Amino acid sequence: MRRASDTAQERRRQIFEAAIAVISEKGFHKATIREIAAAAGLGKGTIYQYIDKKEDLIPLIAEVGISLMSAKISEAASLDAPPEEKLRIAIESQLALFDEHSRLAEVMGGEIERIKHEDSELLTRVFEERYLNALASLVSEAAGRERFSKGESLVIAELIAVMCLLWSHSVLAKKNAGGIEAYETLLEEFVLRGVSGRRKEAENS
Amino acid sequence: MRRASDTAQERRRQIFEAAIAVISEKGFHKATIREIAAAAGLGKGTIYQYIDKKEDLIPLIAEVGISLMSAKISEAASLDAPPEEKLRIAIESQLALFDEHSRLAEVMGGEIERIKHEDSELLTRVFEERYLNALASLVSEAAGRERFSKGESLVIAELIAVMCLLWSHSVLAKKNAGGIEAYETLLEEFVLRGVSGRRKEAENS
Amino acid sequence: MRRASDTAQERRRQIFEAAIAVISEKGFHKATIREIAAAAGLGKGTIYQYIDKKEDLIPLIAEVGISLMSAKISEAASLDAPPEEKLRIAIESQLALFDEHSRLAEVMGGEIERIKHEDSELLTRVFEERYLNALASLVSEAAGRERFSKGESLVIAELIAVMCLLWSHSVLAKKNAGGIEAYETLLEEFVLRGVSGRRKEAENS
Amino acid sequence: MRRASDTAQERRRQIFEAAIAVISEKGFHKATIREIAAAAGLGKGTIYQYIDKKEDLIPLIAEVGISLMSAKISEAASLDAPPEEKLRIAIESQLALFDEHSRLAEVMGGEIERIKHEDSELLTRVFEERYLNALASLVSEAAGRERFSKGESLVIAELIAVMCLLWSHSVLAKKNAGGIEAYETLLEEFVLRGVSGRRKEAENS
DNA sequence: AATGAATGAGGATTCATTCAT
DNA sequence: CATGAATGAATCCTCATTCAT
Repeated sequence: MRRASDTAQERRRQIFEAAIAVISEKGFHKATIREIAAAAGLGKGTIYQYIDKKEDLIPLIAEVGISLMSAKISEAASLDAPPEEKLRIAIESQLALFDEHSRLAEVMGGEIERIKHEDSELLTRVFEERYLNALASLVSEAAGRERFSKGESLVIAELIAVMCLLWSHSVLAKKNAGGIEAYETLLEEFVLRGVSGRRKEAENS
Repeated sequence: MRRASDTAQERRRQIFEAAIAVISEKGFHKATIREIAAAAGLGKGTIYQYIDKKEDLIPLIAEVGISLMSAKISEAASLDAPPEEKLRIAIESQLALFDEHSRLAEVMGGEIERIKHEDSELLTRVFEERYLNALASLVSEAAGRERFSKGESLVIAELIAVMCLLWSHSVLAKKNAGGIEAYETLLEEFVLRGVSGRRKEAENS
Repeated sequence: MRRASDTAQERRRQIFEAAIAVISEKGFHKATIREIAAAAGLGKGTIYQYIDKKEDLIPLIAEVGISLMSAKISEAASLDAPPEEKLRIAIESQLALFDEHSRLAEVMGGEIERIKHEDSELLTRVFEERYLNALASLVSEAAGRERFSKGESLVIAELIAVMCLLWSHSVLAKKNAGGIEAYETLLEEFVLRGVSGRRKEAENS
Repeated sequence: MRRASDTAQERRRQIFEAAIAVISEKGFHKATIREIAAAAGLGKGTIYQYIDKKEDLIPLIAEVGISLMSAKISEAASLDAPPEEKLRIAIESQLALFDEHSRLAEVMGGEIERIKHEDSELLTRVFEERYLNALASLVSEAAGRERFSKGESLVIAELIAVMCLLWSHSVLAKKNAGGIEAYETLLEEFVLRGVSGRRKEAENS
């Protein structure tokens, strides 16, 4: 026998999954509530027991997305391995995540920043606090403590995220890279060199 | 007295500018034809003398966008400078372009891939042929001819494009980088190291 | 321990009170069953143990309203006083009733006639039989038996009712009269003169 | 050849007429935009070229209604006749108006005060300034200048309006009065006695 | 008896697109 | 060519009502 909260949680999960499925397919605006409801196995009106407005789906998705993404980073960070290896694993796990939940990735990289909603700023902050910060730490460690300022690490973390997300978006990346493993290798090398290589000034000396 | 074609060209330019202005502000779906027409100083119906459907604005914008972007790359490629310097300048000019036409950048990076239209595949091909190829050549040269396969160069070119576009999208990038010059420096170093740095295996030897 | 009928009666009263409270505030259509249920301290579904359709609230309210209104008239009629005084007191008590149950008044004067329901005709008949007739008798007596036909008395009774109800409806009446006592005095004089004054023909003689 | 403004005016009139027809029949909330549009011989969307929200129909109707009603009062006021006769004619013409435009009357007396909209207060003020004031003057004159204060006249004017409107609302009034002429006679006598009859105090002397 | 989750009919509103002027 | 009034398909959202617990 389930408690009510179980059922409610269950419903939220259904809606979340249906939402990313439909939205990733057609984009936020072309995805209709009716479709999302149907995809969740629910009646049109039932959705509105769990959200107030269609827009509310965005934070719902974003929160779960950020959670999944941060979890992978934290996992990598907690490994007992050299910094560069941790960063490599972090990238690997992000790509794997986006490959597995490719639809989530599309929505995260696509609509979320673009749909204005009340929680836009909150989500940006959460994204920075829960995800970027963790990834920036890995970057910082891999680079050697002194190399990047805090801000720089955060920017690089965001660059890494964007490059990982590209895999889900881009037809061309898929075509030109020739497979996710190849893409992964390329990306890891690119990032690790970019992060840990000696500074240009140093090279010139 | 203007020839008809002048006027028509004029109109197209007006519409293009109005379209990116309004679409970057509100997103493709929330931007109404009425608003775009008004922004172009035209009546609502007049737009339809130049496009058949609202969707047609996407290729219209994309073509101009790709032109502007490729032009900068070609310019950089034609310079008489060392390969790494050319690549650096290419990145610099992309960023400058996106900073100047930030609205165009938002539309290019945002809606264009997401709005399905008849010309989607055509645009993808044009993007690769006219833009990515040119940038990939610069990457290839800067890396040393043997390092990357053609596909790898193309992927890296796309990564670079995405990282340049991030500047227009991201509130966090703007906040954390501390200004476009700083972002530019960071990005250039990151890319140049990623591209031209010695391979890891080599480093270990 | 209460008997079931006590509880049922209790529930009906709760619903009645909640209904007039909410309906007078927002109008019949904007008043939702959920709100009325909440105001009655009941769950949304529970209401439907006592009514079949939202519309059924109208006769429920109307019956209670007519009862309250008629009771006051009967009270006045049973007084041992001159006819004109009885009529004056009837008016006074109607106004007092509407002032006390201003929400009931608003609903009675407002929605009840406008919402079509199965019992519309029944209610009209009940209103005439239980309320208008009693008030018409007072009018008749106050006017002198011969002056008005039965129909005329009924019409005048309805006019009186409408004038009493105006107090609850009208912002302007409240503003211009300057208080319920003043309104009462004005109304009583107006009605008594209208009812008992000599006929125009008589005046001209 | 019509000017554009002619057509727009025409459309407004069509919409106004359709709106009172449908709204008087089914009430504001049950009247759908589709029905009103159809009744106006227009497509559903066309209505929204002339109003912003369904609610806007209320002030549209109210303004026309108040105009029609005030016009009749002004007409009566401008006659060369004794004050009591002017008031009698005013009542007569109101009743005739409401009988002719019975649907307008139903809407004026029914929905207008009840539907809250942005212009509620404005309309109340306009109603007082353009209609009640004029009618109150007639009342004042008929009563003899000294009898009623300004506020009292206004209240009586409102009572008169309500009594005239009753004719359109009430099944019972129609049934019991036996025809509009009879209702008119009854109402006129009632009002004139109420207004011009000697005060009670005077009677007692 | 009481409840509230589930439902879908129903309605307001928007907006791309057409077309007569 | 330019225009904007007219249109109705499309969609979000509300809410009365049902029903399993």
